[in-house]
Amino acid sequence: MSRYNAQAVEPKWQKAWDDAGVFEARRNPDQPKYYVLEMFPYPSGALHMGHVRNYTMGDVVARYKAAQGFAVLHPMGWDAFGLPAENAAMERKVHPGDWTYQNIDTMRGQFKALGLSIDWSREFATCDPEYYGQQQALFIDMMNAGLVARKTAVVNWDPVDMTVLANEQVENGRGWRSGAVVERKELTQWFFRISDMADELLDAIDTLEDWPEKVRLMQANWIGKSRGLELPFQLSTPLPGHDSVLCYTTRPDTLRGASFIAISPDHPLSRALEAENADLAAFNTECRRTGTSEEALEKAEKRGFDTGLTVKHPVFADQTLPVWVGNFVLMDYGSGAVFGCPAHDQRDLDFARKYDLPVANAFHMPGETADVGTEALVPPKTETVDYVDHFAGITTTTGQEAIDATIDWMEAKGLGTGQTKFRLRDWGVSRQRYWGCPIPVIHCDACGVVPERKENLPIELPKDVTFDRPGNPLDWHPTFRDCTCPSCGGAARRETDTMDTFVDSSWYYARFTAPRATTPTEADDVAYWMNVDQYIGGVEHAILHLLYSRFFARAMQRTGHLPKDAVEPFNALFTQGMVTHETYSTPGPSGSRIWHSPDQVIRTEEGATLANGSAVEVGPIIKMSKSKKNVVDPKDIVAQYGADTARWFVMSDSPPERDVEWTAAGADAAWKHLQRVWRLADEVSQSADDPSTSEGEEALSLRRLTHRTIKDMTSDIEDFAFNKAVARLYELTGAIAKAKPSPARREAMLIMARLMTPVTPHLAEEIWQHLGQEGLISQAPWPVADESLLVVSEIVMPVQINGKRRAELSVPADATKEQVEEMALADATVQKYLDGQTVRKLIVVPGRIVNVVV
RNA sequence: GCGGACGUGGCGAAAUCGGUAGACGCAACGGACUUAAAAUCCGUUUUCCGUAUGGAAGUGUGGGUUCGAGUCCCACCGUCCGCACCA
Repeated sequence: MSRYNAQAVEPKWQKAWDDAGVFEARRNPDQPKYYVLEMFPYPSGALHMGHVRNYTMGDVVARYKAAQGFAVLHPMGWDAFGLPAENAAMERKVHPGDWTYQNIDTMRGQFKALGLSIDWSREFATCDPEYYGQQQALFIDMMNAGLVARKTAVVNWDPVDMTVLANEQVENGRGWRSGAVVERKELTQWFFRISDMADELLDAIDTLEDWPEKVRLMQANWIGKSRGLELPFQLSTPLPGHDSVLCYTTRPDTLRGASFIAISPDHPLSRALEAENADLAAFNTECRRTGTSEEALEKAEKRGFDTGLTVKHPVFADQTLPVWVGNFVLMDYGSGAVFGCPAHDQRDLDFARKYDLPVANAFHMPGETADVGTEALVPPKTETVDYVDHFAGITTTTGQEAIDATIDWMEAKGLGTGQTKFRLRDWGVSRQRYWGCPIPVIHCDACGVVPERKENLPIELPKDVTFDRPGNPLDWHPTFRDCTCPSCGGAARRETDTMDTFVDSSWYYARFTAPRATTPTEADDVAYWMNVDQYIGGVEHAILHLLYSRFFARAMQRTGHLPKDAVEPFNALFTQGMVTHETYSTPGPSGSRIWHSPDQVIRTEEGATLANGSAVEVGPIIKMSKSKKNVVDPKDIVAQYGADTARWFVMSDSPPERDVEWTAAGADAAWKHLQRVWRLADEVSQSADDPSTSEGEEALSLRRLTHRTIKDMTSDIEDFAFNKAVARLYELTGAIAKAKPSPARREAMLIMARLMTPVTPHLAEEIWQHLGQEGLISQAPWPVADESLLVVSEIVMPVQINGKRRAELSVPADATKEQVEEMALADATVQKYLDGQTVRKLIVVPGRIVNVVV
């Protein structure tokens, strides 16, 4: 008997599938379609185990649905624009395009070695002019449909490198390359008007029934619809152009406790005062050094600057409040100004204590009167509280009712207006970088900003660029930058900003339905294939990528590129966990750690050492990352064990939504199991099955298990419970191993091969052929369980006495409640425990449990 | 800081509706085969007490609801993800 040789077998079947065109998606109106898509990868240079897991999940679904008779679309492409290519260009003097396409070639090879059922004829990269040219056409259509805006936005500016930095390029307020202190800078930028669709995107979350609840919640919170009050506070002494400060609050019921006004450093009033007040100017400059990310702003120590101005309380005319500039007030949200109510907001309270501002409760918990000390009183809005001297006469009610009543009262008095606001901001898409999709507009002195003509698309990135001077090479590339105005024909300048790479990934799913079309999409193809039936990817994309994709589908629908019913592009979403690994390190110079990759480390029960015997500290199990070197290269695993082993491992044990830890022992175990299956298949192929053995009880119980496995595994795959599906295959393998040669055993083996096909397709093909079956198992239908083998006549029920399990009871499956009660009380063990005590209550849950309460 | 999740044996986990906690796998231990090893096969394996029949405890911690809680409720602890220019 030969050992199963994955290295020889796998390429053979991959070629057979290619030759037969098994995975080419074909439109067939007589067949139901199924579109399964995994989030496409960034071509970083090598596949990692996270990819293997993600794409194997998709492959299991794709192969399973194909076996169920669906016309399956399962494409692959590359999210190919982005910063790493420019970093590589700077560090290694390679062109971003060359670097990217080389990486794609490497990774495509790794993908193919995994035996995924992908229709490679549809492959594209977002940096192909064929793709991004269509994206430019979409941009122009969106401009014409009023979905694009131009306005200012704040960016991280590195004054040494003279370039805009991404948030991740800012480390402790300094540029990662130059080390210069980062400044905030305002630039005029392009935006998609996603906030106009905020309400629609929020409401439609309810229709996303097959999305994880947590993702829907995160999206809803991100959009952040709130009803509040916008109210002006009159300045005690008006300034030219400023006679009041407009504040927005979601808690107008706390207006009594207002003790100060805080405005953003970028608020027009703050900017006006800056000119006269050098100290304020210095404070504001300092504030602008904080990063632009919300996280950085929120985490920064809360600081303020007293402007010396005061405003009148809108209700209590005798009260005045000081106006402060606060580094924690966002200019982007609401009106850039808030009133501080320290008693009912922890941040305001910290601020008030720090600057010695008054603290007054607007309400207390029922029955209490003590004012707040160091902890703000912030009960849920649904809770009933006692209001203190509320101006609208509110006494005891819930926060929500008080908010509504206050808004009504303020509106009636003309003191403010109820406003619905969203946290969601417009989507800024301008990037001052080379390696992205050029924005297809032209700046003309005579005509202003005009879109490029579609017949001139694609606006291609020029190849002849270098990265030896800081900034965007497009800015000083004469033949790219200088152009003629499509409107008047005069000399003009091309926009040199490129698009956010999130734009590229916001419509690729639609492009896969007709990747070579000369328009962004093709009507018949999108009508047939859209929507994506199952989308699979990392939970880190739960908000931005998915929200932008939902926006884009709507935008494409409005501009005629998607059918009416395709506004929600992903019918079902699955978010998978990460692949993790232990970390290994030794002490480095000055307290730092030197990280070691798993293949340099010898791991034992007690600990770990390097090859030279020096001790290695075993660190926490974290997401595989290059910086910590805790990566296992799928290439090595495939070379050592074969693709099926890697696929089997990542699908077994851990539930797919949870993180999985890669261990060498686990990989080895997976390989051993597949070898065992092959040995059993070989045994079956050599045996002459005696038909008379099929009559016996042993054969019948194997058949029962086989058909039970079909049924359970089918529902496990439908539920994305791949780890449970794998466990059932282990169980069936064990049963086949124990069985004697019989037609039942042969049936079990053939059915198991079919059930294994989605996970280990190469091994399944080899077994199929070895057992003399015709055709490819990849094209064989999914097995159907024989229902008559699934019925059970007798079940075992546990019997509890006062909630503790004391006995087991074997009862006919169709026994009535009364019969079970009778049998339970008659049971000898039960009698022993009852010991003559009175039965107070008898609970029988049919098919489940009996509980006797004494 | 804000938003979202997760926590069960030595390890990865299972437990579909509130109904036998630990299926299945890894590791470990014992045995068979072998001159030996590897490979393979069989068995044991939540913890504690007990020779055993058996008993007690047990799902991050502390409370609560229930005949019955890993599952529901409240509080706390720990870990992870996102925060708009990383993808």
